[in-house]
Amino acid sequence: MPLQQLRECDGPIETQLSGKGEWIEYDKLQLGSAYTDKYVKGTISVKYPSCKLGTGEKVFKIVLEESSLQPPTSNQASINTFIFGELVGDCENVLKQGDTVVLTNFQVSKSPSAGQDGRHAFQFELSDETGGTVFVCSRAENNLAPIIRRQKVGMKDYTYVPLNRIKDGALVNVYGVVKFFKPPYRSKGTDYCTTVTIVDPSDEKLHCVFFGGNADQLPKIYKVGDVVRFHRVKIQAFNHELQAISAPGFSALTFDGAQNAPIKPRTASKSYCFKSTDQRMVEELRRWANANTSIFKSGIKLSDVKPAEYFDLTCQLIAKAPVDRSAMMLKVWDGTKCPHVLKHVPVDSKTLEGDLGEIHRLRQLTVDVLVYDNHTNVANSLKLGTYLRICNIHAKVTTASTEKYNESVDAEPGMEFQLHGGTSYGRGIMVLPSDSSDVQQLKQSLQSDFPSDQDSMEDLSQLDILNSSSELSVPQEISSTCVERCHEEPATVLTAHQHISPTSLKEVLDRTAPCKYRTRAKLVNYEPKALYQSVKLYCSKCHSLQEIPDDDDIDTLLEEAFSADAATHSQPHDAGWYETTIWEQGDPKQRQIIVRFVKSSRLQRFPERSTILVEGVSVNELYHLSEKFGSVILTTSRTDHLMLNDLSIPFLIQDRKWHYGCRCCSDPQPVSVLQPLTREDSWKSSEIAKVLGIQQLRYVFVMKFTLADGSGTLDAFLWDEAERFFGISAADVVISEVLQEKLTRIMNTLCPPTINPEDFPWLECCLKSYYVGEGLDQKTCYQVFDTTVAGFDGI
DNA sequence: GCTTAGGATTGG
Repeated sequence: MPLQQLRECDGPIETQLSGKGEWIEYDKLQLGSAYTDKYVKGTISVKYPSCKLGTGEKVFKIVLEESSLQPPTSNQASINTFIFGELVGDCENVLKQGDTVVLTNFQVSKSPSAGQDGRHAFQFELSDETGGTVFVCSRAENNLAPIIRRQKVGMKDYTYVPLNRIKDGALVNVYGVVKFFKPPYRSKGTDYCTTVTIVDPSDEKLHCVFFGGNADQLPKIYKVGDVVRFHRVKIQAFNHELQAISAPGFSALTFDGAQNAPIKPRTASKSYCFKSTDQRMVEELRRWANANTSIFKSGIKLSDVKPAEYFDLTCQLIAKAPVDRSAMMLKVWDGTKCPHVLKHVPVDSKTLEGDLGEIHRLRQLTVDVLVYDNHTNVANSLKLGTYLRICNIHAKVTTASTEKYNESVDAEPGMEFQLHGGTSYGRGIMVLPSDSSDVQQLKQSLQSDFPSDQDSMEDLSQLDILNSSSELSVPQEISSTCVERCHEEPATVLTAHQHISPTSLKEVLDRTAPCKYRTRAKLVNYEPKALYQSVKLYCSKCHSLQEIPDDDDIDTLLEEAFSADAATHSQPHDAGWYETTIWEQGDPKQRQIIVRFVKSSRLQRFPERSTILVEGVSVNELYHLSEKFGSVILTTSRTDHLMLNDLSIPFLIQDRKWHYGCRCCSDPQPVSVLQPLTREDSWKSSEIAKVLGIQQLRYVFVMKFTLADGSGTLDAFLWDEAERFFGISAADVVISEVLQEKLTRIMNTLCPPTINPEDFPWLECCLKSYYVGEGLDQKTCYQVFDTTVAGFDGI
């Protein structure tokens, strides 16, 4: 109970604290004493923003004045108080200036800042690890005697009944480990329903039936072994057994059952109470369940499915189609290959939902799951690309004699995946959020089959070395399938090598790298689909590639930087080469923006072209400032020198372009090194970066094209010549909606969002092949070069 | 308006 709120209705503080020990005044404190049987009181006079220590632990500082109930008895009436760890989260939101607090189980140490701040020679330190507790009552309102006002309801203590002590008719709170569950499904009444069986170390189990107006209100259980906490379940007898049903006010928390997973509750409740005792309970249940192997089912991948078994599959949805009135086909994959002969489910291509390029590309790895009856409704509402857990799939053996779908009789018995109707055995389809641990694992498995952009970059960084020596190949005979369709106007054209005859993709695939070819193919798929993800930041020194930081992330980093600054910085002052101004920013938190105007002869004539150094700004303010001022450099004064921030934040915004530095290859210098530049007329970003010791990151396009020409399919990267290919600068497209639209139009032309391959235009492309990796891991990659889109000039 | 489901031996 690390943070507790005292209530008006419960009487005076002193009475409420009986049993917490004896009150001790600030001037009676001694170093080295154990304060487990004493409490101190105080009114919060100053509250600082919380910040993180180097260890990642949070710390929160407040200053306490000896409570107004007792007049100060010495000049040491003001004392610094530091709250550490988990307790910070609770306290920083609830505690306010003026609140009266009582601390128990605190530690007393020497205050290193007593000489400067004139406060008490000692300070309080509290952590819930050592049992530190903060009792809070809010500010007295115009009363000499403090009124202890109730601030927030729901801070009461919950008791949890072990499952072997549950009695018929009781309304209880319970903890348990999931032994069996049905994914929430629509009941025949008005509600969604789920049934859950939980067990606990008392070796008893409890069957639970829960109803909720929507599936979200039901416990977010993803698998057997999850730890759950249920509040307000009613116990009743059914079939000579006790069962729990959801009572009014029912709420559930669910935790991943893995012992090393973060203890992060999944819940629909907007507010819930979770204390260190809860933390310990979850840890204990995890330990117990993990030692008790009978609780866990091991996850099964497609590669280890055995004929005739029933299993739960964690997968991604690639395509779907209705089969008949009672069945739907879901095409899914989990990154592994099922070794059995699978019956192909024929569907009408008109009603098939899915990207044909993707379906084709993944054809070796996807499986068709037939879902029946009640599951077709759920299947219908699923979005493509969603991560799913399909529970209790039947790997049904189809014998050789089954001449289904008029297929020729196959000597080898095959398999068909079916999800039978009903909810028996927990049958059902669950959508898993992409941040769940199982989806994180799944994504890794999916990516290992198809390299992520990060992997591609490792490939790409070797490009120049690998293929510089190869000459264009001798033209190969082009496949007839291609020749027949080559009369249309291509959507891309070559910028050189037009005299070379095209090679079929099959030929390209068959020949050894490195080599260069002219090809004619269709773009059946490309990645990333979200075009803003196709621009990345590239370091030409270490060849690393990274995403452009998100505005929200930058905002958080700026806020953290500001909090850290606020705790330490001294009064800003002018320097010879800049003038300092402080802007007070009111909402939502009191904040100071420090702006340093760099002096130059141009300052007076062109304020909009001048350079400013800023600190304490938000992302929004940065956008505004960068529209007014030519160059905005982000600084921090946490140390004695004015420095740049962490390089996850742009170091410079110039002409609306955000410039980033490489965290590995930069050696940031104090900002004062810019002083000599004030003599120069204009400040180029490259010059600023060089002087500041920053290895600048370059905006680049990185895309993967899946090309097909009827003879074969291959993936080719488009990157270092991508700007020429599109006729668009990667740095400009980030800040220009017009260019973003142009890029979208180009991609929609090259790879139309339709499923009819006849509508796809032909692309004339130069391709280079090259090797990546070593030994057995060596593979061939392809890159587009000397090619540009046709007919998009001036759009 | 106050039910619904109540783990379960499992087709197409």
